[in-house]
Formats: sequence, C-alpha cells, structure tokens
Amino acid sequence: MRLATWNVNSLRARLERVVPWLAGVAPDVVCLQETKLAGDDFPHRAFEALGYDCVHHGEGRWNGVAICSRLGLEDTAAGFADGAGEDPDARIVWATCAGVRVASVYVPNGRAVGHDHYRYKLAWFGRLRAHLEAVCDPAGDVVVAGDFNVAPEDRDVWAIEAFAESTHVTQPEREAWQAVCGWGLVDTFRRRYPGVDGLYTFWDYQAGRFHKRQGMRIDHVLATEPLAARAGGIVVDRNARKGTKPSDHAPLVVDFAR
DNA sequence: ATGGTAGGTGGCCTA
Repeated sequence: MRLATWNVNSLRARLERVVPWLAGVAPDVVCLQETKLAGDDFPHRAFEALGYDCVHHGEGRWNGVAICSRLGLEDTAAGFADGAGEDPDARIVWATCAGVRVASVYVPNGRAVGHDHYRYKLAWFGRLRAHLEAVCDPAGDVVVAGDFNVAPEDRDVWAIEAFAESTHVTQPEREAWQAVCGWGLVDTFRRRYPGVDGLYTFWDYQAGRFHKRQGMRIDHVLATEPLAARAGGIVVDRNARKGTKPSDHAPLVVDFAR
C-alpha cells in the first residue's frame, strides 16, 4: 500500500496540482488536510475519474480533512469517539482501507504560545490519544497521517534559534505529540532516517523559505508497530512544492508491504 | 528596508 499525506492549503485552489500528482505518484491512499471546503463541495468526480473513493469532513472556510482510497473505503467516521463531545472544527476523519485503519488529521496550529488556540491544540492531542485508547488497537494496523503542526526535535526545523517563543517547537507541544506516539505509534520517517537532518515537509510562502531550504518537518505518517515494520520507501515529494501555485506543504509518501 | 506570501472572505482572519 502506497500511502501519502498532503496538506493542500485549499483543495479548490490546488486541484489542478493534485490531479496530475495523483496520476504520477499513484498512491493507493491519500490523506488530505486543509481542503477548506464545505462537505458537499468536495470534488468527488475528479477523484472518481482517477479511481479513488473519498470521505471528506469539511466545514467551509477553514480546516477540512479527507481520505481518498483506490483500495476501498469502509467504516468511515468523523471527529473523536472519546465521549467528550463534538470538536467544533473539522480536523480528523477515519476510514478502513484494505484492512488498515487510517486517520487523516489536521492538528490545530496553536497561533501563539499561551493563546486560547494553543491550549486547544494541546487538548486536541489529548483527545486524539483518548480516541486511540477507546477504539483502536496498537497491535492492529493503524496509521495516523497528517499535519501535526509539531516539529518533534530541534533538528526538525531549519534553525531552532529562529523559533524562540514560537509554537510548533515548545516542550508541551512535543510532549503532547509524544503522548500520542506513546499509545503505540511509530514516526515512520524518523525510524527510517535516524540520522537525516534538513528534510522538511513545510516551508513558509514568505521570504523564499523553500528556495533557501528553510523548512519544518511537521507532517507525519505515524503507524502502529506491526504496520511500521512493513514500511519500505519513504519520500518527501519536494517537486510538489515547486512550480506554479504550490501548497506550502509537500506530500509525504510511505510504501507499506502487504 | 524590521518587510515578505497565499488562501479564504468580504472590507480582516488564518497560516
């Protein structure tokens, strides 16, 4: 199974980049974030033409997550099953694809340390962990893929000095991310490339960050141990960040042996 | 020169 995650920063604005990318890379399952579409506005036809069935959880202006699969799409669900009420934002959607339980997640950005949205971000990680405990099995095949808005280590940003007082790198965010991993999920990229620095998945549009190679590794494919053990090739598709009207994120692609 | 880009929406907010 070739699985990819990509924060497209508006699927409406990005469809003309996403369609040829799907045809070229040919992932079996794609987790999308920041569709910025209402539920009914998802371009199902464009994906069906490429052989993908999709589940979309969207609200309109912001957020919005989807899973597209050409290996089937069963038991779809939106939001959390932690018994703590509905998340006001459309940030997580679930589906089972060829026996693998898949989540596409868009973790809150946080905006600023100490901001209400920062507390919401930390709480959101807690809800994700609670959901996993409630309805998932770490001994099964589970993958949680998406934009986590956390750089797990200092070496996952281009220069830690540039992130003083910033979100994405604070200890509480990293601990919240580690608590999710601690349920039984492996950071597949870091396991495969334990010594690699300077490979990122996001580059700010401003200040020519991409061309200066000044990015952050904040998009992750987390997999339970049995699934992570079957991870083969792992690639950040930097080509998708180049050219006309790119997203500010590049896709992360992971091949899992069956 | 203390900025800058992009996407949404609607006359600013989010990233």
